[in-house]
Amino acid sequence: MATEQYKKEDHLLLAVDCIIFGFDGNRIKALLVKRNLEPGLGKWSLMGGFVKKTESVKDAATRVLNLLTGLTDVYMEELGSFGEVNRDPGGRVVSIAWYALIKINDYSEALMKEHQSKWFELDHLPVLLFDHGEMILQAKERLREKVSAHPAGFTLLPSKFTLQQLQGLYEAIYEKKMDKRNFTRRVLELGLLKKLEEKEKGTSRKGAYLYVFDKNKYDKLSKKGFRII
Amino acid sequence: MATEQYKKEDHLLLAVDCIIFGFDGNRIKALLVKRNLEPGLGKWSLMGGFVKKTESVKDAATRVLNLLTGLTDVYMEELGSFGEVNRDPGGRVVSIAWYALIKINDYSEALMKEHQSKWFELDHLPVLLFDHGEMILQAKERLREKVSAHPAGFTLLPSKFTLQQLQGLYEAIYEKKMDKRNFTRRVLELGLLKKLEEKEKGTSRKGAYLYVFDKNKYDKLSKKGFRII
DNA sequence: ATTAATAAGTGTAAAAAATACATTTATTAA
DNA sequence: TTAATAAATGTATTTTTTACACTTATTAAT
Repeated sequence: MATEQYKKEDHLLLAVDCIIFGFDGNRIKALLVKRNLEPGLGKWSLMGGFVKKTESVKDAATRVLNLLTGLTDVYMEELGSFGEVNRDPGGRVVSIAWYALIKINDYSEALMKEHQSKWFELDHLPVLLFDHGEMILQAKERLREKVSAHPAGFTLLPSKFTLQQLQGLYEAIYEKKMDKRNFTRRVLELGLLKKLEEKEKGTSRKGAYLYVFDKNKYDKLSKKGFRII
Repeated sequence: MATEQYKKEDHLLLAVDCIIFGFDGNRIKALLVKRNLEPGLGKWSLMGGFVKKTESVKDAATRVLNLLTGLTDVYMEELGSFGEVNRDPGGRVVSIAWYALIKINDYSEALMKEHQSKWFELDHLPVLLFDHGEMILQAKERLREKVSAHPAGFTLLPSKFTLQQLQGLYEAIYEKKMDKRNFTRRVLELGLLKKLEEKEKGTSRKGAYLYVFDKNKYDKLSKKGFRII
């Protein structure tokens, strides 16, 4: 099947690793699993897997994410390759890291038991397998860049959310407090949100209006580019 | 050598492809070569090669770039992976694309003859091998994002350059005319440039002062981040 | 020596965007 | 009816960005 000239070239293992981010209303968290094979059996690690010959790299990442979370249609982007020769003591494995943004409640307690997985705050990460710590650091940085100009962050929130939840998310990602009036004005002026009649009554007597993200308006806006933060 | 569990996994070919950008004083160009193996023998393509077991992915990209240009210490960054199953009819090859920024005069006529290579303007690209056209498009977009906040673009210019050459570079990357006064003010206010006594006399009787990029000042600035354009 | 030609170099006013900041409002539990 | 609590809202100030045109230095031609 392969061209003659290709046969003499080195073949190696290609893996994907998924940095899965969630938002608990207060902090950004990453979902980690206890590794179930050697080397590094039992260590906390990112969810990963090998790319098969019959699937694209993206499909492999999607498959690995689905295997852990059961989720499909998840926001996911490539972070980049990690290709040091000795990064994996088990063999020559190049890994392509992907980051995914999921709604934290979509990942149930049951799944956490089943996979020996756990959400960790980004500044309380355990010792991690191989170069997975570096992957998470880079993904965190990439997430910041991403949400500054793209509405990716919305996928970390429930589909209906209050303005204060949205602000809380940006504050968590940028690790700094923002001014409520300025934030509200800016985000509403973008015209990406649709205000609902409905109110969220969990956190106050008055209740805060719920909003949804309006993908239509985003698609129009995104052509000429814009800045969220 | 490899762990037992890894052995049953699919092994595949991993390649690197280099998008090499240059600036001729007027337009951004990409350096392409005539492919010297099947499949696609004789087609215009990016310079590429397979990642060996004994080298990191980054080292492979560096090696491939050096093989074509003879250059070392070149500004190079990973663009991302291209991993569709059938992207290369010769076999299952995942490619990691890198973009490099070089001074166009560092690449001699002699090398162009030797490698059957040629500089192409980005809007006059020939038909390209596999997904290399898409790689170049993505790299062009990435270059824009990059130079808006990082001084990477300077590596496309000679080490001494005039303000109008620098402006010309940004105009080429963004494909739009900019105001000379505003551009000059902004770029000088950043404090990244050192003005020399020397003048460039090629393009005017008066002559334009030459500047050099001051890496020291950049390193200080880069911690808190800044915006060039 | 004077003039003509050419690109280099420079400043200011207006508009837009970002920031700093505090009070009123709606609701419910006591 | 009152107290408590978070939600909602506007304005003045500062900073940044944009728009815009004339003077200067130099040399080649006369």
